[in-house]
Amino acid sequence: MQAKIERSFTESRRREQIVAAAIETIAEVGYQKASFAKIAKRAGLSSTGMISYHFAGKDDLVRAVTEKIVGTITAHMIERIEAADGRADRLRTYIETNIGMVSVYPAQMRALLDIITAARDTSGAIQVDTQPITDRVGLMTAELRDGQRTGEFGEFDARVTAIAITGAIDALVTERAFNPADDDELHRSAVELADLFLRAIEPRRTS
Amino acid sequence: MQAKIERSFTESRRREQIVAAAIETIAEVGYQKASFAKIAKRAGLSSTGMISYHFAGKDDLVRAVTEKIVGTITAHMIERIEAADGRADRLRTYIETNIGMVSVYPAQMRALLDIITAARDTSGAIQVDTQPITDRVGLMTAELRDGQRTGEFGEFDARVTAIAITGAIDALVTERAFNPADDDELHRSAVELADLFLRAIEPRRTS
Amino acid sequence: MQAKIERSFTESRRREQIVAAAIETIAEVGYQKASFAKIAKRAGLSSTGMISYHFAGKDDLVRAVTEKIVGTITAHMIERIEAADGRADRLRTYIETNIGMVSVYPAQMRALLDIITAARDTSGAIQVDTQPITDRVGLMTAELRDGQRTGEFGEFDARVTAIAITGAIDALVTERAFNPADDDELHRSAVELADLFLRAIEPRRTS
Amino acid sequence: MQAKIERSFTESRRREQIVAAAIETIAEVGYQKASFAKIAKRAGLSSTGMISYHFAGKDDLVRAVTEKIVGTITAHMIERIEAADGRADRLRTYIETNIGMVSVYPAQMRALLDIITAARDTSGAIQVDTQPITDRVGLMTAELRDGQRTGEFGEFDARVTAIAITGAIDALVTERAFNPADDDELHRSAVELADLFLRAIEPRRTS
DNA sequence: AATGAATGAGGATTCATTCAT
DNA sequence: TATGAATGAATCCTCATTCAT
Repeated sequence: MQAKIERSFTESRRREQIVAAAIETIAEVGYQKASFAKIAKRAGLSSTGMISYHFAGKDDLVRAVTEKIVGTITAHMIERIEAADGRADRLRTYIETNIGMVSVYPAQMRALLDIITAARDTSGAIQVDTQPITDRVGLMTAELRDGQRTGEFGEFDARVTAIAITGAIDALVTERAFNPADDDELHRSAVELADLFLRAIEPRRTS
Repeated sequence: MQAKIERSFTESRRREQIVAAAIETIAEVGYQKASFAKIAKRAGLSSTGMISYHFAGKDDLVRAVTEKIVGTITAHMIERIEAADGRADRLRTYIETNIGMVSVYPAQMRALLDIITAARDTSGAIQVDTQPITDRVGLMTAELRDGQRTGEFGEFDARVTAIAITGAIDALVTERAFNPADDDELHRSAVELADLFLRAIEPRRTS
Repeated sequence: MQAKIERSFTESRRREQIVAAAIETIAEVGYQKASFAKIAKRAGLSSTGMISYHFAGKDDLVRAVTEKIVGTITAHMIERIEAADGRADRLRTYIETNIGMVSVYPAQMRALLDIITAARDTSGAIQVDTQPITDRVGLMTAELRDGQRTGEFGEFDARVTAIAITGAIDALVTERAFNPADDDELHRSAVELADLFLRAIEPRRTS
Repeated sequence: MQAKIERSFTESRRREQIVAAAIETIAEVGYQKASFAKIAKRAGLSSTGMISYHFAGKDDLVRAVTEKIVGTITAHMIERIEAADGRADRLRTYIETNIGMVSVYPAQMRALLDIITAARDTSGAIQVDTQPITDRVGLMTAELRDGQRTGEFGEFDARVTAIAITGAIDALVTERAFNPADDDELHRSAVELADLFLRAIEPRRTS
């Protein structure tokens, strides 16, 4: 009985199963080519009708997929970042952890990157709830400004820097997601990237 | 008859016309939605058959489009970069000029960004001749290593840094391509970005 | 247990509830668009399965809907017509009351009109038990002939006239059902229509 | 060559062929059931894609069908009506000719009646360019008022009468379209209907 | 070189119906 | 009785490509 009650509260298993199949499909063939037919086949469904039954449309499915991935990754990242001490360490942890996600959730990261860049609706506008994406830049901008206020960071344009950092992370992740390297090599690159930006934003002594 | 011979050597005017129409169409509606029908209409062609006649397929057309854009932009950038003095100035010029392209060739840049991220072939693999794109990273890596050798740059992982720089440029360009800002504001952002990276890679004094 | 027995004789409450929801749905979105899904939602049912459980199919549901509406309207009309004195008055009452139904039962009338015109079965033949509809013509034909026999009406083709009267009523009702007018205006039109036909069928003096 | 030039001016043969197939299909199975697949099959097309190629959508096709039918019928009716003398005769000719159309163009009439009553777009609004339909009532209203002004007709509500006449015509046509009678019988009914309305609207002598 | 009609596969979506629970 | 998940056919539509002319 509990299972039945739970179904009322949580998403149905089919929904989760479809979302999981969609993630794998997008990771493999890309957003464009991830048709309902392919997703249904991977989910073990006999027809695409079932997907339409559970989701209002492709947009709705992609939204669910994005939420699922962002949720998974965010949860994973937050606890690590919270453990960091000071702005600089927080930023380093953010960069390294974010890049590290490609080791832990390769399919999710590949799918997410594809959705971010490729998923637009009929009007050409980005379709995905860009909240988690744009927020990334917004939150990092705020973070950087905080660091500037406390003197932990130097003088620079916080917004441009935030765009640069997230762009650089994505570029590195994209490269490694499609041309996988071993985890050690990936980690070294992540450390290098964090070093790079920390050097760029550290406070400068005027001689 | 000379005309006929010329056509064997150069691309026909029709091809160029179709490529130009494809660029505009991709810039406007995105790669996904840029169908032969829409491109043909914009090119003033009465049927899509003409496109198939001139190009082996959509992949072939997109390759031609990419080559055209990369060629145009590269030519524009090279002469400016050549004029720069010293590694640091070259890098600054590269960054600022690349970002400036969005002011000079907005449609081309929008189309190129869309193709890079969205264009995959039937198998889901990235379809575009990534040569010009990956080369960008390769060339910049070499450039950075040269600077390290001459002592103009400090110690850092050249490849990771090259990825970071190009990724940051693309992120900034993407943001501005779809949310246009005025040219002055764009230029200020470009200068900030160049400053950021130059600080990050300048030689350090060991105390 | 009595309840159970009663259910065998009368229609179950569920059935009535579904029929009511179907009427409202058809009135609102039309027969074509009135899917089981929409009807179920309006009936507060969680799935369309319930409808299939209670009705043999869509045709069966529509038949029940038609019977319900025709029953409701007929009951309402009969007592008024019975109260009329003489053939002419009966006809006038019939016309005015029938048109007046659109004020009293707007949803039912809209639904009925839609079903009459739009509901065909798989073979394309009109699906609805046309009995109540064709009967309308048949009954009116008989009524007119009676009036001719008694000399209350003149000479005319009773069947053609019956078709004309019912067709005119339906046309007026349709127009007002979809472009609602106030009740007074509707009543004036009904009186005009009755006047029109009574003039047409009154006995003529041969000069 | 002339044929080729003509194709630029006139509608292509395929279009006409598709419209003709659509008319037959609608006449046979009704608007609802007249899917692109059935129309394509009847038109001898191997896929529904060709229909979409020639028409912007189902609405567009139905509009073309309606125009075609209305055009055909109107042309046929106009010359007869123009030949009539006086308002009363014009009205009689209109009624008789309109009903007579069901003998001359049975499929077209059946299709047209079905479209008028059944074809609604997604919002439930009548989809067809109602111009020819509503105009019918409008034009007849004007015609009747003219007759009242000249004294050829008596006192009555012109609009209600126009609705009644068109409604009666449609009812008779519908009945005969789906339950065909021989042409003579149909003609007698048409004459009866005209008689009926002419009696109803003739000028009355106040005693 | 160019046209434009035709193709056929594939796209998402809706629907009535069935069935195990 | 009632649920709700599953089915599979059918809907319109878009697309790249082909082919005769």
